[in-house]
Amino acid sequence: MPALALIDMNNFYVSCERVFRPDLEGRAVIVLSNNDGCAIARSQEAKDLGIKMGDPWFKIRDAYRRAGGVGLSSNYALYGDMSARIGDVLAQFSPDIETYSIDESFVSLEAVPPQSRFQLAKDMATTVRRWIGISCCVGIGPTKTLAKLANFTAKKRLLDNNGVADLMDEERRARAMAVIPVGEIWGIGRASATKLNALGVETAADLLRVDRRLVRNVLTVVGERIVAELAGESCVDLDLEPPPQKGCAVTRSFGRSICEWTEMEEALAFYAARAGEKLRRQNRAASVMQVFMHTNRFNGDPPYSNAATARLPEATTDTRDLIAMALVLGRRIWRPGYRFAKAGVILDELVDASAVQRSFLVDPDRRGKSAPLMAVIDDINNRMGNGTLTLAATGICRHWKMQAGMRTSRYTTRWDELARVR
DNA sequence: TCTGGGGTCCTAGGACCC
DNA sequence: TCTGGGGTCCTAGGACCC
Repeated sequence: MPALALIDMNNFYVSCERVFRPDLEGRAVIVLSNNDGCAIARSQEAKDLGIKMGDPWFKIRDAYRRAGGVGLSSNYALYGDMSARIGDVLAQFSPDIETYSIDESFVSLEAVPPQSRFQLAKDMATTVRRWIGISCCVGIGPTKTLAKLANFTAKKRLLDNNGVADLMDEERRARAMAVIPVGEIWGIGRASATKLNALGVETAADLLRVDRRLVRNVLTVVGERIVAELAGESCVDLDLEPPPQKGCAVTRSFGRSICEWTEMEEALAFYAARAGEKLRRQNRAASVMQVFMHTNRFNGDPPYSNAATARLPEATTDTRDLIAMALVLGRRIWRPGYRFAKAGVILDELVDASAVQRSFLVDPDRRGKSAPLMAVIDDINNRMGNGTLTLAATGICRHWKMQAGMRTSRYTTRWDELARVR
């Protein structure tokens, strides 16, 4: 029987911050989304104060601070780098790893003798804790869904475990599933949980007992697959090699609303340029672009929301093409008189950049010069820092940019922001 | 004043074809 | 009196994940 471990960092973003800010240990700490919008990571102390995932910062700020809580802007440079380091540690334990998200990895334990799996999982957790400074939980199960469930079991200490839970054994599995709400199962979100509850299905164990055809009726094949996985039948393979991305988006709320086309133009150009950088990093070219913009949905501003999509003459990675198209599409949906809160550039139908289907409409001479030019720009920005060389269309002042006033230093990726020892 | 961003997958329904 | 059937492709929207 196959065996998988799921390693999941505890309160990952907060834990990253605490590695470099030990003064935050023992205190309520939350990390905020872009623009300091809402809480996206919470320390245990913050959870105990009643802070919920997604709570808007401006609503909780005052009371939270009075209670001694700390709010931090998100520092993705730091979290991304810590995540890569954790990946290096895990790679020492097994070659068969799927990096599932910034703070979670699946590790195949198939080659590990059953009696050694638990100890190996413990060793992984202690090593990550000791070398990186971040604690984590490990769940072991025969399928991905059960490994996730085991991880939940470990996090909530539902069985007699401490940070590691092994659910390979069917009897232990049944005991855990009897107390785990359906909504905690991987792939069962709010909508599905509500439907299941209406059918009297409250726990994972309940779901396992439901007739599969009924599950398929209510939750489509997605639900059917989840039940199979819960029963120990593997339906979701380990992805050792991340599959190439199909789309790529740069979307962002503005630091303050945009009312002028000149500013929207700048923002769209900036987003398109960022999208281009992402594409080139993955050696992909985009065939289709969508641009959208909308007003604030919450504050009573007159609502307007629109999107425009077009196919590029030829799949491209060239920032100039992307900006030009973004502005054409943006112009099409721009309406004066509204206060825009957010916009985005979405690229679709990504293809391998070295195998682009060519078009007669594109000047071959320009095409030949595009890749070297972009490579030079990227290289300069990599060496001298992001934003060293930009296209003028992306703006200079960027008054619309997001707020991140409470961001900690990029300790591990910027020489000028290294931690200081006094 | 202030409510995130970036992905994936699935389905239903319309348009179109023969 | 009588108004087909079966297939594909595309898109928008929903649901979910972290």
